[in-house]
Amino acid sequence: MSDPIDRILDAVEAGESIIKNRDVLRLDYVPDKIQYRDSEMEQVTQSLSPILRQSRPSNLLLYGEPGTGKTLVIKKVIENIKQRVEKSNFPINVAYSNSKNETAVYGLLVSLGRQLDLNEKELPTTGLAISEIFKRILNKINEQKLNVIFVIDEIDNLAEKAQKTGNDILYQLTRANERLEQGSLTLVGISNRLTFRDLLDPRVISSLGEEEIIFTNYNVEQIKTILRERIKEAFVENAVEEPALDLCAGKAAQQHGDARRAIDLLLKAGEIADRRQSKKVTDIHIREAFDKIEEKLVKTTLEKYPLHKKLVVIAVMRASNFTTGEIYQIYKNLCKVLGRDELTNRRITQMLSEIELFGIISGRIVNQGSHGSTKKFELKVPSETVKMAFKDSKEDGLTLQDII
DNA sequence: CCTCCACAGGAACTGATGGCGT
DNA sequence: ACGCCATCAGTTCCTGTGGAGG
Repeated sequence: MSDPIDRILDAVEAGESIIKNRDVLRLDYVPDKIQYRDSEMEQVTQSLSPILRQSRPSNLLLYGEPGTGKTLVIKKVIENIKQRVEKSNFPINVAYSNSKNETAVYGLLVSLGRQLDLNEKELPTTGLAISEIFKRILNKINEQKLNVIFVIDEIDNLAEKAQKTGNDILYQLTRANERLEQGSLTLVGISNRLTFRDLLDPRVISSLGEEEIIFTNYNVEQIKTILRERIKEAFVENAVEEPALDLCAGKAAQQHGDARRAIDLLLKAGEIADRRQSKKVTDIHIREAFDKIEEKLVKTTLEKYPLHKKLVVIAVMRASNFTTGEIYQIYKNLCKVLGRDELTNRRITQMLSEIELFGIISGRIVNQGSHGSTKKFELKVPSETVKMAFKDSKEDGLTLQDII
């Protein structure tokens, strides 16, 4: 057994951890009071409260950038409502789903349905028409007289997918109540983008946007307050130094005031401090944690890429600041070396922009006059990270070891 | 001023996959 | 057994674009 592991185990055993309550720093933790969101809490409660009288609440649309407490507020309000309702014993069902976690409209509906206790048989993960899935969900609501709240996070994502496939699922959802004889369905949409309305059918906007609530970004001071609150619960006293707090809040403010990230960063930094057997979390730990999170994210993303996408990354790594055409040539060579069929230019262009979107490479459009206009790409992460990620990758028996 | 290059990137299509209902 | 329906990676075809060189 290696030394550091021993040390960690010893430290934990001796109760030396400076983190006394880890759960408080988890992403799904709902605090008793959500800082700076009193009026939002009130508005959401107001919109959803009709359900207490067993009538249908307004559909709801929440806007705000990531980490502004949208999900927390919804969860909290629903928690409150559920507590009220418990005694009166009529059922409220809440199903939460994040559009980004589902690759397609189908999956999202199934995930919502599952939370209404529809099992594998009643709601198979594939094979049915979307309208059929929808019908089954409505039947369930109708038969059991459920009062259902669907919370759809990142609903802009869903709207995009639906639009691409010409599906009117959002319209169906907002109008579902007209098809229900008993029970009710309320839709709560959460979107990160204000511009999301443009994607929607006007009929959907009118019913989904019955109530709209906008969550403003937190500023550095507010994030600090939020962090302090959590620190009080999560850490032993005086465990987090002031400069560390400043840096943590600062990093989050760079991400448009994303409190969620700040909290996660704090947790990781705390773990690092623990591992170092430090009694305090310092700004050095924060910085280290920040780099770790970034690197891990990049690495897992790269590992999950399919073979050809990996090859494209390798091509960019080999040819920094080269044009699309040149990268394509290198990519084709790589394919030849590995004995694989190459994909078309168009597909590679597509992949390049997908990889760029994630920030692993960056491209800028350059005009070379009579030599045309193209895009030049460069790697934005250390090439070591890429090599580490691809070192052990196996694509049906093929290793990338030799070409990196 | 016009041309023309080397792509960017949208849109529509294809073919494989996979599991359903009948 | 068969058709249906949705998804997904990839292809085909396309129009658009900015400026160096004529």
